[in-house]
Amino acid sequence: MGITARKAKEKEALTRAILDAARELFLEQGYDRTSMRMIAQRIAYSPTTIYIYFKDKDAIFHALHTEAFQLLGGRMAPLAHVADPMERLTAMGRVYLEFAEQNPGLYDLMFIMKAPVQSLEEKHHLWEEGDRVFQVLKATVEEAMKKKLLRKSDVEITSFLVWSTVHGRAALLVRDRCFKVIDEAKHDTLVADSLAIFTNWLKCLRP
Amino acid sequence: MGITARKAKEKEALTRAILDAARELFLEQGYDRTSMRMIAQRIAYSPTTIYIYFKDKDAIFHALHTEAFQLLGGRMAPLAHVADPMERLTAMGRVYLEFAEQNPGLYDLMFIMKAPVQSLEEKHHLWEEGDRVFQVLKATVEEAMKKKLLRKSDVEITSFLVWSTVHGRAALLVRDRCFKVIDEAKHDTLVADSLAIFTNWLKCLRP
DNA sequence: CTTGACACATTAACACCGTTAACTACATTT
DNA sequence: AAATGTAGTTAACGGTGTTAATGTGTCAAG
Repeated sequence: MGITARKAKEKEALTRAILDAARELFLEQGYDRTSMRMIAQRIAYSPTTIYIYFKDKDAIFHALHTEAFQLLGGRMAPLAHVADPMERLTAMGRVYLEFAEQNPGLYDLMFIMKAPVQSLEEKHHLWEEGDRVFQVLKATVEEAMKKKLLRKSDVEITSFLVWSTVHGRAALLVRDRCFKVIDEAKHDTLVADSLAIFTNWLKCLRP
Repeated sequence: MGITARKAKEKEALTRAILDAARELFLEQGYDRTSMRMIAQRIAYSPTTIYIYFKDKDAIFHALHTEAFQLLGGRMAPLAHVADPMERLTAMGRVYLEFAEQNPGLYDLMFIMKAPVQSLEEKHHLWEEGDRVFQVLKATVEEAMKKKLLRKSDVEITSFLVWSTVHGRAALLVRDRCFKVIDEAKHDTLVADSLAIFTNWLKCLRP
């Protein structure tokens, strides 16, 4: 048993090493500009070895995608204890924006990066993870509406608009492309104001 | 003179053909998944011919990028005649969201797609185009603040937040990745509500 | 009219990419 | 000891962006 256990551990370790190397490269260079050979070189294995552990490059992407969503989910979980749904919404916005700021590469990978998704099952699976987070948001919005803390409206659409508001901030901050538009020194102010305006906006949606 | 003129015309025509073919392919398949050989095949020329007209694949991307910004700029221009700055802001939001909805591929190319930008000059030039649109937004916000129609605050940051709000909607709508989260039938409602909530949000920013 | 120069387009090639097939070494089981 | 299975390798295929070398035809000068 000891030997097979050790082997299993080694296998798992290599899987981890591949994922870590791939994540670093994806976040540095982007999905398309990282090659399997680069990943292989970083872990000092032959490129084809990776195919023993992952079906293809896409499978690596999806594994990282899943891990990233679990990380975000973990940050969101404690907020379930916040009793007031409006406070909870605010807190979710804060956690979301903080996550994007602290993990810009991961945020990019989760919500912006385009990876080729061929099979419909994979596609469905990809939504599932984001969907779980979205369900929590929807539930909170619904609760707030029921308690008359939020103007009554279509729950799904309202939730989507809440999400899109924070996503707008996050997406522009995460990509350099758009950051040169404002002074770099204002970065901290911007992040703070972002959240302040978000919470203020939520208040505007009250009945 | 007539001959050289004809030649110049032919040269320009081929440049156009390359750009058109490239745009179609970029929007269909994305930047990385379109090859120079594909573009060449579509215009029935040898792949290397393209290099006579454009330095490399990146140069094509930037040319399209510029054209797209000119298109958006053209849609924005008429709004200069709207006297009330708040009304103008609302109109700009509407035009922006409409542009994104009508030209999702172009929007992607302009604000989301990641193309490798190596030289710093190219990078700077890339900002410049977006910057020009952003300057107009900033001027409008500033005017609104001066006329006490908008709460006094940092102009740049406020402008950025206005932009990020509409970008959030646009970015999520443009990419399928996030659209499965709400019912497809609600699409039209969503677009309408998007704009409504945006204008409503602007009102919240009044003094 | 011929010759040289020039512009445009092409073919051939290089180094890289994702991925597969075939193969080697080694451990385990029979 | 032979057979089976596992983990990793090398070699190869068809594709990529890009460059160098090579036509090919059109013009100006001798």
